[in-house]
Amino acid sequence: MKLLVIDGNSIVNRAFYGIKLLTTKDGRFTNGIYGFMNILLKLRDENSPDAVVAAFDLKAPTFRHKMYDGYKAGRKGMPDELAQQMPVLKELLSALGYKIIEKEGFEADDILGTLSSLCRREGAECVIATGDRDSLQLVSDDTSVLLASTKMGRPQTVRYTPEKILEEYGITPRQLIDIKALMGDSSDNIPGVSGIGQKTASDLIQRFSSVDNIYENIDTIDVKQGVRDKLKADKDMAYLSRTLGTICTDAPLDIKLSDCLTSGPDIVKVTRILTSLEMFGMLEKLNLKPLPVAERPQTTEKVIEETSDLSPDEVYELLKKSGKAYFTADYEGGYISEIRFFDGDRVITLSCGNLSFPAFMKKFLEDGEIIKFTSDIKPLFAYAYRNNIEPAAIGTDTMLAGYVLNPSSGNYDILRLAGEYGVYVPDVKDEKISSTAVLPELSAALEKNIVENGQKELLHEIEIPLSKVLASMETVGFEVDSDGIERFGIELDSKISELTEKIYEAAGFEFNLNSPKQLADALFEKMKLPSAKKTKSGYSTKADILENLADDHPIVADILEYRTLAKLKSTYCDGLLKVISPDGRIHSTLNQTETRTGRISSTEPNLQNIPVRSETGREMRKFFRAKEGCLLVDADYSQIELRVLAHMANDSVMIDAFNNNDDIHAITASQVFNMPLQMVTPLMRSRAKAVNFGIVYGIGAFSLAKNIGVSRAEADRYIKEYLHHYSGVDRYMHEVVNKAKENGYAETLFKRRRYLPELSSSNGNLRAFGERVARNMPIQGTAADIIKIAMINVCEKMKKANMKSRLILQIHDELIVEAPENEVAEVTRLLGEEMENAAKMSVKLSADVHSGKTWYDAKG
DNA sequence: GTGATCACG
DNA sequence: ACGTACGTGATCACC
Repeated sequence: MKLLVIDGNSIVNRAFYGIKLLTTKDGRFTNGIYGFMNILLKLRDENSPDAVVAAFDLKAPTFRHKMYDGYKAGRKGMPDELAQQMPVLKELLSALGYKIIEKEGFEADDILGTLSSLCRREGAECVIATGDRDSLQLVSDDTSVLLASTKMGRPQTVRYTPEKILEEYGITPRQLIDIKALMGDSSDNIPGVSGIGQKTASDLIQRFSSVDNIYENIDTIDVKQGVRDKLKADKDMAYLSRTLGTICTDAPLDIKLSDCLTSGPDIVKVTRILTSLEMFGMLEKLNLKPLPVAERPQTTEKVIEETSDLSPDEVYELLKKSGKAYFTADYEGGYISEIRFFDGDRVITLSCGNLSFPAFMKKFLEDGEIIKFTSDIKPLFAYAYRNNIEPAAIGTDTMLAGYVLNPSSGNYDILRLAGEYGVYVPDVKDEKISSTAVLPELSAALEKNIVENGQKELLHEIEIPLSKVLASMETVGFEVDSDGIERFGIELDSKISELTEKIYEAAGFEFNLNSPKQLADALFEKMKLPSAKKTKSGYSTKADILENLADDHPIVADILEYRTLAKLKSTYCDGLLKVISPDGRIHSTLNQTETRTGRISSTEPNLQNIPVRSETGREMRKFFRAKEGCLLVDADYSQIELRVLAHMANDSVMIDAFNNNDDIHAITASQVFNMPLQMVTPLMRSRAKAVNFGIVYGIGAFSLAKNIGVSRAEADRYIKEYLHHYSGVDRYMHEVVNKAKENGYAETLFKRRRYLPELSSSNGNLRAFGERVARNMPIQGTAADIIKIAMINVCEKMKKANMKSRLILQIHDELIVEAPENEVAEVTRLLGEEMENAAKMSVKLSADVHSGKTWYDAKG
C-alpha cells in the first residue's frame, strides 16, 4: 500500500509561478491548474500510488496563529489569478477520483504530517509531494518527500529520504526542526534566535544534536561567548520557534487509509472540465477525447471506415453529387502526395501516383459546384498556382478560421480546434483520418462563431483570398544576385578581421566579441569603463548603452561597428546564401496565422527585416533584383498607422492635417510646442515624430524620455500637450481601453480581435501592458487589414488584365511587384490606386510608388 | 531551449 | 516603490 499525499497549496503555487499566465479564450486563468496537473501526472507515473490525497489550506486561522500573532503576517495572500483557479482545480481532482482533505484550523502541512503518521501506524508507505522544504522534517523510513517544482514550464522532482537528508544537511529529518528553531524563518514569521543564521544553527545542531541538549548544557558547550549570549537571550523564542516549526502529526482528520483509495476517474466529468479549460494536450495525456461543449451531434457514433480503392473518377462523382468536399492533404516538396476526402461514412484516400490524379485535381478544384472545406489551404493554392489551376468555391479553411477567432492561440491543428470548439472527434487510430472526418462539424462550428463575431467578411473576403495571394508570392519568390552577396560577404569578412584585431589590441587581450557576457566582462570589469548596472544577468552591452560610452574609450566605436558588420555577415550574407533556391530566387514562407495583430510574418528567410536604416546595411538591397526584362515596383503607404489612428479616433485636427497633405510630424510639433508651423525646428519635428510613434505604441513618459533623451517631466509635458491638442485621440485612447476591458478583447475596423486577459490581471505591470496593447492593436491591426485588402485587389486586377507582373513581397506597409518593363507604368498606377482605395476612411490613404532594377533603387 | 542582441515595420 | 512603447525573426552564446 502506497499513499501519495500532495501538498496542494504548495504545489499549485510552484506551478502558478513557474508557468507564464495562461488563459482560456474567455479569459479564465489556467496556468496553476495546468502546472499542477503536469506535476501530478509525473508523480503518478513515477510512484504508482494505490491512493492519492491532496491536502489544502483553509483560510481560517490555525492553532499556531493563536500562539504567535505575527505568524504568517508577512505572507502575501494568493493573487486573484490563482485564487480563481482553486475551486476548479479541486473539482478536477475530485473528478479524477482523488481525495481532497481540508480541515478547519489546520494547514496543509499538518494534514501531510497526520497522514504520514497514519501510514506509519497502518504499515503503509507514504510519499509526500510538496514544493516546500518545511515538510522535509516529515521524512522517515516510511515517508519520503518529493520536492517538486516547475522549471521552464517542465515539472521536476527531487526525492528526499533520511539518507538524502543526512547527505545534504548532515543531520536527521527531525533535527531540521531544531535548526529552524534557532535560525527562524522570515517567510513563516518564525522568529528563531536573533543573530543566529543558517550557518550557525546548522553547526550547533550538527554538534549538539538538539535544542534541548544545547540549553541543558548551555554553560558548558564549546561555542563562542557571543553565540552563547545570543542563545541565552532568546531561549523562549527558540522553544516557541520549535513549536511553531513543528508540523502537527495528530490533526483530528478522522480518516482511514482505505478511505483514500483512488476510486477511478469520472471520465465524463474530467473531460468536461478539461475541455472547458481548453487543455487538450492534458486530455490526450489522460487518453481522453474532447467532448462537445454543446449538444453532442447525432452523427458521432458513426464508425469511420477507410478506403483507398476508389478511382479519381469515382471520387469526383461522389463529390459532385454531394456538392461539398471535406478534405486534408499531404504535401511533399510542393506536390500533393496524398489527399483524403470524407464522404460521411468513409475517409477516401487518393494518392498522387494515380495517372489521372493531376486531371482529377484540376477538374475538382475548378468545379464551382463543389464547395471545398479544408485546413491550411495555402499549400493547396500554391499547388494550383504551379499547375495553372484556378480553384473555385472555397468554403472555409479551419486554420484561418481558428486564427480569425483567436490570433493568440498559436495552434490551429484540426484536432485541437475540434476540442476547443466542442466538436466530437471520431475514435479512429490514425490522426489524419479523424482530422478529415471531423471537418464537416468543425467547419460548421467555426463558421457559427465567425458569424456570431461578425467576422464573416474578415475570414471570407480577406484572409482566405489573401492566402491565395501569399501562395503565389511564395511560389514566385524574389531573385537575388548570389555572386554579389558572396563578394559583399568577403568584403565584410576582411573588415571584420581588421576590426577584431584592432579591438583585441586596444583591449590588450582576446575574447569572444560575439559573447555579450565576455564583452561586458572586458569592458566593465577588465577595462573599468563606467558601467550602467543593468539586467539581472549582468551588464547590458546593447548598442544604445555602448553609444553613451563612445567618448570614454575609442574601442567602443569599433565594437559597435563590429556588431553591425558581424550581423550583416552572419544573418544577411551567410543566412541568405543558404536559402537561395536552384532557380536563383529566394522563396520565403509568409505566415498568415502567426501574429496577434493580424500582420503576416516572414520566415526562412525573414525578408521583412532586410536592412535599410543604415547606408551600409542598405547596400544589401542592391542584391535583390528584378529578373531579366523586369523592374521592381515598390509602393509604400505614407504614415498608414497615424492615418488609421486619425480615422478611428475621429480627431478633426489630425484628419485635417492629413487631408491637407501637411507634414504630420511638423504639425504635431507645432501642437506639442505650442507654436506656429514656421517656427518648428528639425529637432522639434524629430521629437514630435517620436511622440507620434509613442502614442501609437501606447506610450509612457519614461520611455519617451529615454527614447528622445529629454527629462521625464519634459516628455510628460509633450504627451499632455499632444493629448490636449489632439483631443479626439485623447478620448479615443480612453474609450478603446474601456471597451477592451468590457469585451475582453481589442478589435480592428475590420473586426479582427485580440483577446486581452492581461486587462483583468491583478499584476499592475501586466495590466498596463494589456492597456498598451489595447491601444496599439486596433491601429496596427487595421493597417494590416488594409494592406491585405490592397494585396488582394492588386493581384486580382493584374490577373484580370492578363498581366505578367507578380506581387512578390509585403513588408507591413510596403508592396513589391516584379513587372516586365512594358507593364511598369501600369503597375505603378495600379499599385497606387489600389493601395489608396483599399479602405474608405475619413482620412485619405497615400502611397509612394517607385521603380528600379533593384530593391535599393526602387525604394524611393 | 532560453536570453541577449539587433534587423525590420 | 517599481518598471517602463507595439509587432515580428535570426543568430550567437551558454546552460
